[in-house]
Formats: sequence, structure tokens, C-alpha cells
Amino acid sequence: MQNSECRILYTCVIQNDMFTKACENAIRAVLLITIKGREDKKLSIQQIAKAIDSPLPFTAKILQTLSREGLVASAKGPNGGFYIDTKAKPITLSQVVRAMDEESVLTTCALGLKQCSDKQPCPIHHQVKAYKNQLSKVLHKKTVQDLAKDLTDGKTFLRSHRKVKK
Amino acid sequence: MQNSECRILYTCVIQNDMFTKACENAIRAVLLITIKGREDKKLSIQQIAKAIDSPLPFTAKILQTLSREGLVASAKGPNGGFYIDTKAKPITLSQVVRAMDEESVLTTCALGLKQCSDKQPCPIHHQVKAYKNQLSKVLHKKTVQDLAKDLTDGKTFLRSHRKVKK
DNA sequence: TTAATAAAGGATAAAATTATCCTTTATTAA
DNA sequence: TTAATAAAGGATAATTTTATCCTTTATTAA
Repeated sequence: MQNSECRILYTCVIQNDMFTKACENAIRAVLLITIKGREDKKLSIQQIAKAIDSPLPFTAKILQTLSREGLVASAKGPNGGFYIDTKAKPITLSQVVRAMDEESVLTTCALGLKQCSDKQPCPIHHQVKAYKNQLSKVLHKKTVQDLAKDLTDGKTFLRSHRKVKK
Repeated sequence: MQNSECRILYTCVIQNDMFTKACENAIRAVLLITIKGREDKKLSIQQIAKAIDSPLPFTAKILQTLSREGLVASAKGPNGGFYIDTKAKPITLSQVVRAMDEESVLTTCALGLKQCSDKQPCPIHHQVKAYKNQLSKVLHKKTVQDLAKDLTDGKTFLRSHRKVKK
């Protein structure tokens, strides 16, 4: 078979991550604002998009939502931008996820059944329960503020590092 | 505000499940074929789509993939259909998931970083790790055949029950 | 050996998600 | 009080995922 062509496989599905892109970017944005933004040092959409390596207009939409939901504070006009009220309660990851995608990772059946419960379980309901609980704990207990320290200390990262140009 | 309109919120994102729809349906299809299909009792696409409550042509595509990947056997022509070779090795959930969506739930960063590892972790890398490990165990250890018994016994279900008409 | 059956495969359509653009509104500072 | 700045909001475009349709190929049974 000398002439084997490189065919495009269009049948299968490639992506299914834990959160939506919107949600991923939201978590990263909130984290950035937590460690870098203050009322006297607000962050613009541009700064945020760049720092978390997220498309600018998409980032704008996400920030709009986060601001509307009251998770981050915003100010219009010159010197405006986003920040987090230091007097406000710590923000749980769950709050961010709920603001963006209704936490459906936790709330819907893994096999897509409309009804799926302990009483009428899908075939993997019980197996999935343990890890949903685990994720649930992480989302409900961990706050953005909890995660901020490692980030400040350079132990965790909000964007992938670029290879250094020679 | 008497005339408050019901606006459509188009900003936010609604869905993000553990697996893609294709993958959900694939798992359910394989389970059905396991408990109901034999070489002398093959199941047609129609029967499968109905039993797992999945759109017929979409189901056809999924079965095509599963068949191409060798997870289920198929036969064309009259009395054709899908079945599972009883002499074949048990099928892990992982195999099904990989056939459909590359198991990206396990393999990609929860916050969408291109590079994310123990050495260069995203802010929730460590928190998510336990969860991923747990899911990984379920997917790699549990086989379709393991799950079949409860299904046969009527303890678990492949589709939501309809409300009974009066 | 032919008609009927059923999966395989290719192309396309619909829906959902992600991303972009542009106008409006609010705020600041000159 | 006006120009400049920056977020808010609305509409739309691009991409991905889901779903559908139709033709081809293989198999069976008459």
C-alpha cells in the first residue's frame, strides 16, 4: 500500500475536561486577582488575559460574569479594573465553578441518565460516587485564598512557561 | 419594574460532564451488548439505540467506532448486528473511554494548562490528583463484565424510567 | 445469483461552546 | 464639563461536539 493517504478522522471526540474552558479561565483569573489585585492596584482585562494566557474578549466575558456574581469587584473608568475586596469572605472553588458552569461535574449522572440516584442508579453510579465526593470536598473546602500562597511562592503556576528563546 | 423582561442569558456555559455524550452512550451500549447480545443473538443498531435511549444515527456512529476498535464484534447482513465474543477478554471502562474520547479527563490539566505536572503544577494540581487517581482506578480496574451482574439483576439501569401513563 | 438485510463509511446539518467585535455606560482627571 | 479610560452588555462569528442522512459493502437466505 504505497499510496496510503492521511485521512482525517472526524468520527471521534477529542475533548472532555473536568471543567469548561470558561470555568478553567475563571478559576485562574480569580486566583490572579487574589494575588495581584487590590483596591489600590486594580487589574485591567488586558493584564489579566495576558497573565493567565487566555483570549482577551473571552476573558472579558468571564470577568463580566464573575463581577455580576459578586465574586470579584470591578471599577469602570481610568484606573479601573478588577480586584478582590480584602474584607470579603474567602471564595471557594465551588463558588467559581457554580458561577461558570453550574457544577454539573458534580450534579449530573456520569452516564448521562436524566434520573440517576442511589435508588435508581446507573451502572457506574456507586463507583463514581466516591470520586465525586472527593472532588466535591476539594471544591467546597478549598478557597482561592488557600491556593494563593503557593502561587505567590512560585510553587504553582497560572500559565505554561514558554520555552526560552535562544 | 412592572415590565421586567425575561432576558436570555447567553453568556454562561451550562454543560461539562465527566465524559462526552459519545462516551456515555458508548459505555451504556457496551453494557447492553454484554448482557443481552451473543453470537447467536446479535443486537441491531435499532434495538441498541432504543434500549439505551440514544439517538439512532449517533448510536450507529458510536458502534462503528467501538467495532473498529475491536471492543465489540459486528456482523453485516440479515441476522447481523453487534455482540461480544464471550471468549474475549473482559473490557475495562478505560478501554471504552479511550476509544471515544482519549481519556482526557485523566490526561489533561484541570485548569487547561498545556504543561502541568508535579514539577510545574497548576494551582489545583495536587488537590485534583487524588480525585484523578480514584477515577483512574475505577476506569482501569472495573470491567464491563463486572458491572453486568447488577444490571441483569435489575439493580442498575441503562436508561431513565418513563413515568407510567395513567 | 438475486433480493433483502444490516453494518460501514462519507458527507453534511444542527446545536452547543468558545471566541470576537462593537456600542454603551460609568468614572476619573484634566 | 469634557476627553479619555475601562468595564458592561449585546450581537455575531468560529469552532467543536452532537446528530442525521444517504450511499456502499458485506452477508444471508430464498
